[in-house]
Amino acid sequence: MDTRPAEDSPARESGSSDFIRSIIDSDNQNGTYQGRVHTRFPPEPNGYLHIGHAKSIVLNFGIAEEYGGKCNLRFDDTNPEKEELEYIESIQQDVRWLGFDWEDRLYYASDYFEQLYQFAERLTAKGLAYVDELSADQIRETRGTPTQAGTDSPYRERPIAENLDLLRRMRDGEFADGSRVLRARIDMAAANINLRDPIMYRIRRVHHPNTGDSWCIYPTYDWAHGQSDWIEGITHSICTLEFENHRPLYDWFLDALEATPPKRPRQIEFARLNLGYTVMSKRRLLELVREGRVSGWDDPRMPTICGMRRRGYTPEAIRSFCRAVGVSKTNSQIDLAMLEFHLREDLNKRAPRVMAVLDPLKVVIENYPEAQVEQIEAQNNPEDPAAGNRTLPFSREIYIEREDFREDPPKKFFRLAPGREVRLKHSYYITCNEVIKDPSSGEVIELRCSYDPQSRGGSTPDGRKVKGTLHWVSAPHAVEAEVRLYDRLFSVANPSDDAQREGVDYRTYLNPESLRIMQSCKVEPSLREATVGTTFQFLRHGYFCVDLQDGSAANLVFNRAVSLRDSWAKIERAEGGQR
RNA sequence: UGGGACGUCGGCAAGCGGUCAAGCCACCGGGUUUUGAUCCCGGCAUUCGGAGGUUCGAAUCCUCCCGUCCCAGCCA
Repeated sequence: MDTRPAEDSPARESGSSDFIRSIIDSDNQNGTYQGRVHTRFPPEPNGYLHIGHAKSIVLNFGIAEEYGGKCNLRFDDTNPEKEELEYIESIQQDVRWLGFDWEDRLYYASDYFEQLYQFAERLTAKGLAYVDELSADQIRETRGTPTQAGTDSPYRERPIAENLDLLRRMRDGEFADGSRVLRARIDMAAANINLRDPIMYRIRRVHHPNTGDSWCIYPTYDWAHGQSDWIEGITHSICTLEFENHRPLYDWFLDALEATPPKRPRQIEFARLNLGYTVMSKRRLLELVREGRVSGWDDPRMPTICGMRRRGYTPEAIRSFCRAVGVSKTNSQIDLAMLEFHLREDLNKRAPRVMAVLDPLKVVIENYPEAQVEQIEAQNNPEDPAAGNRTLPFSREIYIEREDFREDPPKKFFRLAPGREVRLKHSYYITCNEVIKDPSSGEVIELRCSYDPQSRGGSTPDGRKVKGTLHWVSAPHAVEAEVRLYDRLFSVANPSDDAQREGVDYRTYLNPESLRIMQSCKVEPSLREATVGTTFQFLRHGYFCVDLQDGSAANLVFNRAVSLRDSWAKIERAEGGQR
């Protein structure tokens, strides 16, 4: 057995530690599970995975990895009314994409229906379960309230033989849906409502994605979950805080079945991940999809794994975010800035740099030869010399970003303005000589500039400094693209809470500016070859991903995953207040 | 008002009776820079929900109080 002190355990070596890993360390020291660590990720296939699930996935698979254990993927498919094949498939795809491997351990709670049923007969035979004929309403009424005890069902004292007979007939389909249930016989006066004779089986003639029509009774979560953990040899059954109240029941079933260590799972609860300016409940996410408030589960504004993937998030960024967030029992809400930080951190070292002008303003370089085109060498990624170089065409007419020019520049603005000189990234210094406006609207439509032929490459022999460096795209070579700029889906941090407090619907807080589409953007020609799903850094803008759905060579579409940090925006905001 | 849990910096989160209360994000400086990006350097809780108490010594132990979350699905 491993007798190394906790400080040497894999968890400690990797620097991460939390109360769950502490429990595992102490179990390992005590030999509770003979050093075994076996976790599971148990999604219900009734929706798509979101960033909250990612936290659980990273936790469960991560712990297994660190301790040299295993982690199963198990679909908690006990309620066929809401579960679908589509979800079973998408969940596997997302877990895999996140970088985790359940190897040959893909399980379904429904794999255990027969065994669960045998267990149920066992409890019934021990007088620990009974068949109740009260209606759903009657059961609710007799359950009592948090402050007052429930009352026993008139069927509670039925003889064991009769219960067994009735249970078998329930399984055989002799009774109508909802007419009977199997209940654990615990204590109708328990302070913990979950212990007031909880339901183990209900009759539902519903087609199950996995077991088809072979069952008409289905186990409830409480009855199925712990026993499934036990069957799989799970050691640490990690779930979220709302199941804390269920732990006594989880343990009660295991006790009733006489499960003992080293094969007896232990439930541990942690706080689920909450993010601001979005919703995370499957019900609400489903609503947004069904009502067309978003384009689908993979809309880049959604907190779903597939949405984030389409937006340009990487598995690495999501994983490091989940690790950075930590694990505790404190209900908390993580700052979106934290998520964005981890994406930028990852993409900064990997995304090729490229020039894209989102809101083009034409610049004519008057002293540049009419028909000349130069091929300029440009580094693909200053953070990664191995990324190599590419060439960019430069010509007399180029586009620059409209916001990089100000006719009347504010303080601290060091981009282009009349009479000012700036550097064009990788190429020449240009000076603005003339501003051409639309005579009717007064809008600036073109800039006439001159360049310094000595400044090729971005510096001059006289060593003079220019304060601004702009990105640009050669006009005749530019490729047109559509760029989608995303903002938070909701305009308030806690849409659901606010809605409840204000007595309105959470959809009221949907952010009308969560998607801004920029048409006719001008991007450098190398992007013509961009493949779907690739993420680039648009210099001075942010990270953009070629859209999975709508992008094609003929119709380039980019999604903004996240912007670059923008200290000029901060300065401008601060200065603006004083002007 | 029953039961279960949680309250440490703007947001997370270490800390488990003993010099100074980790770290990350955010924020605020300053430096480098052909991205106002990146990178680097520095700042950022005399105080741990509050009040008492135990102790030579408490965020850590005890008592009371306050606040927040979860539970009355034949959902998970």
